[in-house]
Amino acid sequence: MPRAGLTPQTVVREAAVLADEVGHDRLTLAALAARLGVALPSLYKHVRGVDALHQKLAVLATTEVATELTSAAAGRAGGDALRAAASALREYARRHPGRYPATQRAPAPDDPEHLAAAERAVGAIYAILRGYDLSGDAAVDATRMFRAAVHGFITLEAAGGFGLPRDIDRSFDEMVAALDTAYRNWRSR
Amino acid sequence: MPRAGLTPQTVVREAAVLADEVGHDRLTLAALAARLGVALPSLYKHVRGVDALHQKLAVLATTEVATELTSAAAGRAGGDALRAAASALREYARRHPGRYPATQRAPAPDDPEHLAAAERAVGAIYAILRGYDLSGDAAVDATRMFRAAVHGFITLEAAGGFGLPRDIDRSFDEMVAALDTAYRNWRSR
DNA sequence: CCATAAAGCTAATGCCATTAGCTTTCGGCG
DNA sequence: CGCCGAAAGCTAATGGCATTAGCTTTATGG
Repeated sequence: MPRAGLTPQTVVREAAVLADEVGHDRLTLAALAARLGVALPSLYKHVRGVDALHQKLAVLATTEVATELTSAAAGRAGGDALRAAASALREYARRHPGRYPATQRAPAPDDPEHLAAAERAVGAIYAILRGYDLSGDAAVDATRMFRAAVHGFITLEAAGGFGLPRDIDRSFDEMVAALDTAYRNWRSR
Repeated sequence: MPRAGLTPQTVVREAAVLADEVGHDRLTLAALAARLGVALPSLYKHVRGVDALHQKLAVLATTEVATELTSAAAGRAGGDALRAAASALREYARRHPGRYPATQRAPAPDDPEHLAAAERAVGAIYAILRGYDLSGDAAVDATRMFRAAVHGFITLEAAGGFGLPRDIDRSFDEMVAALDTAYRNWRSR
């Protein structure tokens, strides 16, 4: 019988695909093993367990998000950059409904790769806000607001939390426009 | 042997207490049965299963949140009401870390109690925004933004997603102030 | 008092995660 | 060319949780 030829890399990548298909909470070692054509315990040769798998998925997703944000912001500034970054994040979440929630997991303090990815993602937003002349504590606060608003919107949308018939895309655009307004008036308040 | 004297009510209430203690995702029929001094399958006399338990918990939590929001807004208007509602929500989440996530679950279309509670909660926010002269689509969009921002902030905070040393309470206050700014300038944009 | 509905129990099944220990493949080195 | 060791993969066993079936017992109302 030939070997499956797995590596930690391929396992996590397939886990990401699976998570997108069945949902983040239904990502299970059993399902992953079945999809890889391997017995469940074999996965332990590549991953420490289900929690470690989720952790690795978090690193993967956070890295991807950081890249999306960075390239959305590239060559843009101010409101343009803000809109591009917000849309990039929401589209990533729509395209990868299983990966996106993994992004919420806080990096372990001893995982340099995860820490670096998270910092890249936050840094991309932070950089955009410097275009509004925000820095220091104000930039930190504004970054947190951006993350909260966009992440909250994505989460509520995914959970089906918006009941009314009003178009959700429009609401998102309005929210981002309101963020722009808030950032432009941040100091004078 | 005397009977435990459970009812669906007491079971859900104890589930809420347990969820707050051990976390929403660790709310388990096994743990709940142990805490109630009853064998696990006995719970099925009061609840259809673990999913139904989570659903009932969602109704309970949503009802509580609606009450908190309503009484926070009572007797206040404009920025005062906004700040009070935002704080009430965050404090509820801090006080009830296991119940709060249950609040995210979308009501089943055939559960009038859940639907009513969700509508009460959203209605309280909607009412506050009428104080900013927002109505119609604008009020819907502004309500969604409020929910997204506050919910996102709560979620990120609970997940330990804010790494930097900057004081989180301050960031929250700034965010709510920025929302106030955005709402006051909503039309002129 | 006693009959019955409901409360609670034990037993059994199935799924998932984890650990232990065995077998087999593959790549490098004599 | 063959062998040998590390790593890949397997089976078996254990334990936790959810669920269903079917039994026993407690209240309670007639």
